[in-house]
Amino acid sequence: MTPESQEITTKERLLEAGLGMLLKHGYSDLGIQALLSETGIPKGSFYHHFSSKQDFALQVVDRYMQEVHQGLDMSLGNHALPPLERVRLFFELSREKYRREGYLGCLLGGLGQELSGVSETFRHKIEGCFNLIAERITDCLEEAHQRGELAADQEPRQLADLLLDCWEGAALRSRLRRDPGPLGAMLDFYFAVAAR
Amino acid sequence: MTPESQEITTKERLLEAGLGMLLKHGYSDLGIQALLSETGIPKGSFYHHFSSKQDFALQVVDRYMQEVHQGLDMSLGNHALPPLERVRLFFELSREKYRREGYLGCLLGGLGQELSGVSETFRHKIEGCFNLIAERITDCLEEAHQRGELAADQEPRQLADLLLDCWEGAALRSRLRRDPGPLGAMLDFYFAVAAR
DNA sequence: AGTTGGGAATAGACCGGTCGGTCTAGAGGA
DNA sequence: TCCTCTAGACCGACCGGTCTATTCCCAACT
Repeated sequence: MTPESQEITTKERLLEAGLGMLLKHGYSDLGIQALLSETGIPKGSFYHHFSSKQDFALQVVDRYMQEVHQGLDMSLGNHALPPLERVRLFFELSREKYRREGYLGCLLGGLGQELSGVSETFRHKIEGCFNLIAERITDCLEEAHQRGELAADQEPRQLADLLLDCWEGAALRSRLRRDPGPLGAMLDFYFAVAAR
Repeated sequence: MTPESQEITTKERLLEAGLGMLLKHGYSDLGIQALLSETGIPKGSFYHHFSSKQDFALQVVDRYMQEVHQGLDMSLGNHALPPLERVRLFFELSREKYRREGYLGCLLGGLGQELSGVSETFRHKIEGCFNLIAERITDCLEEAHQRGELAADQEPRQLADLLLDCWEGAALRSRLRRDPGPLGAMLDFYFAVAAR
């Protein structure tokens, strides 16, 4: 396989399909066999590339985080916008992504809820992901604070965590209702308060 | 079994144990066998009282909702307090309950995330539960609005949904971190804004 | 250039264990 | 007697994971 080849590798196809299936089914309800039937990939290939179902799911989370970081780069990195609007843009992008996927919510929230009672590995993994996202948002809120564009008197880090937590809650409700309403309502409320 | 008997019935014991185990393990990871081992109840009894695992879980949710309604009665029904404080009291009670259970979050949020992609039955069931809770909170916010104690200009129903959604998000984060921080931060933020 | 050696990847039959659920038998009380 | 409930052996299906065989591709060697 030459590096410049456009061919999609077996491993990538598995991660790609796994992303969608984990988002819909969650971890326990996703069978390896179902994944293989959907992709037409034999079991030998799966266990060649991944040591176990858990290893696979953890790598799917990594892949999901790549997408998240791309979204963060696109929004928070847009220095033409004031910092608070950059933060909001990130969540607007996420909402648009949820729409494309049929309002199934956020993979981190889904796996976090399902597995954090049962697997310390996943609990720490997911919490680590949330931490990374919150850190990047914090940086942006920090900038807003320095420019005097932040109304609230709380620490940027706490405001970032709060925003992320509430977003996940709205994403759950959006998943239950299969509509974007809760996401928009949450964003409107938060930014109306946060903006000076 | 006489009605006035204080004896705990087999069915009640199953529902009670199921509540705790579903909260920790979720639906798919909870095995009937594990439930029976924990309670010492034979399988025949289980399937005498419940037609299936799904039927069982749905009844566990009903039982959970009984507790929620008790909490709502205790807090929202306390007319010595102004309505907004009654609403806050409900969530303070919930936070205390979560603490007792080891910060495993909310059963509705957990099952909602896990199953709403896979089972329309559960999706509608859980969304129905959230609706009921939101309605009761709405009534209380309505009263606050009429007394001019509500700062926000939004509809009480939307404020109630927002509060509930954000709470569920904070509960997920609390489950991941095994601490109450996110719950308190979310309440402080919301009520600082909502109160006039 | 042609041959070949060997690791990477594919292929799927197969495995023990566990799953939710059924069935028959018996215990207990009214 | 009769019905509710307990009791647990048993069932087929499916689970995640293993194993061996085969194919593929490219590098190394003559």
